[in-house]
Amino acid sequence: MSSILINVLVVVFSISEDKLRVLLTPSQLPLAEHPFGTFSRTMGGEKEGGEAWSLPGEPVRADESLDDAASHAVAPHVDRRQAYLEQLYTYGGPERGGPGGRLVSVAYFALVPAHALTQGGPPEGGWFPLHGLPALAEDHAGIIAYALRRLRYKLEYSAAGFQLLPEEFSLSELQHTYEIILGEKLDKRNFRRRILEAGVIEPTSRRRSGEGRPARLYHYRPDAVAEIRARRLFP
Amino acid sequence: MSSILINVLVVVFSISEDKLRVLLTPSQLPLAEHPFGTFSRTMGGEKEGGEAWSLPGEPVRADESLDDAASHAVAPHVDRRQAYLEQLYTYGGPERGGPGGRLVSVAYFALVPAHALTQGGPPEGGWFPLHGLPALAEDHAGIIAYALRRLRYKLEYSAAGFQLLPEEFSLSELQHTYEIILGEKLDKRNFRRRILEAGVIEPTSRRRSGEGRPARLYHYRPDAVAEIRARRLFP
DNA sequence: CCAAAAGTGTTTGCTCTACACCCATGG
DNA sequence: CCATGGGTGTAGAGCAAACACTTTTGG
Repeated sequence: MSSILINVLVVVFSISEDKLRVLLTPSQLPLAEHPFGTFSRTMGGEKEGGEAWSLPGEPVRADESLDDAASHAVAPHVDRRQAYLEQLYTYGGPERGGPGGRLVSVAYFALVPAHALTQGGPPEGGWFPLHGLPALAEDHAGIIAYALRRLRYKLEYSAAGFQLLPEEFSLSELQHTYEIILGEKLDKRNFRRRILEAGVIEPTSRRRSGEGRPARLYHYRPDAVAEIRARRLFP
Repeated sequence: MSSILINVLVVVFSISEDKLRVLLTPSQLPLAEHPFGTFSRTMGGEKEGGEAWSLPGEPVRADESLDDAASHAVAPHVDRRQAYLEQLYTYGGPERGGPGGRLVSVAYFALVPAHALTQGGPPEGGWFPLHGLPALAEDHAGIIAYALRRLRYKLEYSAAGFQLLPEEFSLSELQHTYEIILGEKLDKRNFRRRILEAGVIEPTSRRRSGEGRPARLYHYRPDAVAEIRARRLFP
């Protein structure tokens, strides 16, 4: 009976140049570090036999929690403020992994504000726009698609978008973030009313000057209740 | 570096005697079967040093998927029709497990109709009402609480309740199921209108006679879209 | 014919949506 | 004073909630 290996994979979202992007690493790199050797080899899916890209990941060490492992997997790419992390799904089909053993991957998604990225991006790997991903290893394309669905869904009933912005932000910036992720224009007045009624952000006394009238800055209320109640099918 | 073991745990819900119930097994039993020996020993939480109960679970074998492992874990307790299974969350704190090694548990929840249970319940273990659970091993109480939250939430935006009923059922029976799980009375006319508008169940030509006027029977439409759209925070 | 459960519409209030103009600052 | 983005309210439509009586069968 061969053993089963566990790693975490993280779909790290960030916004730059008005595009929602995902962090990818070349398939070989993070795997070489693994104590069991290369266990997540590319298995078809790439267009021309070339290099496939992978989601950043990390084997789970015996003394760390899954959440910690996910944090560590993104740590090299994120600066001061901690990324928002949420467990997504665990992929464990018997076909996953390679000769080194079967692999179960606990997938997370992360939201990191652009300013918190290490300058110029990670040493290896890069930020790819969601529409324009390279060939991906194994089932990673499906994992990204699922993460995007969850992210969009999350935005519809919560105010999670601010996790992609600096600590203080204007409502226009927040709306812009939502529009990029949801891929549609939103009404300014309705957006403002609803996001404020949700009560998860509150105004600061600061304003930001730039072009035009200065914008009031807002920040997250850590004491807020996180989620707006979804439409109930029954009363 | 010690290895990490993986199992699945399943929160199996069923309704009997007008109560929502969860299947539990005595802590020792299923663990003895594990190739690595007892790795999920009771760790505090039980009231009087007595036996703690556990969620049914099963180690993940090298050749089966996580979903299959979850199916197998409930298979001894369920009859013909397959239980509805959904992956819930993966618990992987470093404190989990025991001397045999660290344990990562992929939790599922299952809905099984009362008629599909093996008569008289499983040979060992039992169906406990949610309000009246015995002392539970490890973090299992928290897992059950989370499963219940997910189940209630699911009912609010889907018609998942029929998974706890026989293949054909009346709308009154379905409403009764919802009331038991949500813990509140529902309006009969609104319930019927909404559940039918959702389009996931449809009438059959059969009726069931009993006390009073016979009820039209309904069944699930397997081709239906599964989920009603949640209230969008933004247009 | 009586008891028991099934079945059926309408009105009211609220929430969502669409929509256009004035404000404050920097250059 | 002009260009730029920030900020604000309301009317109409669609959806959800509350509510009571008639119908069908078995005993």
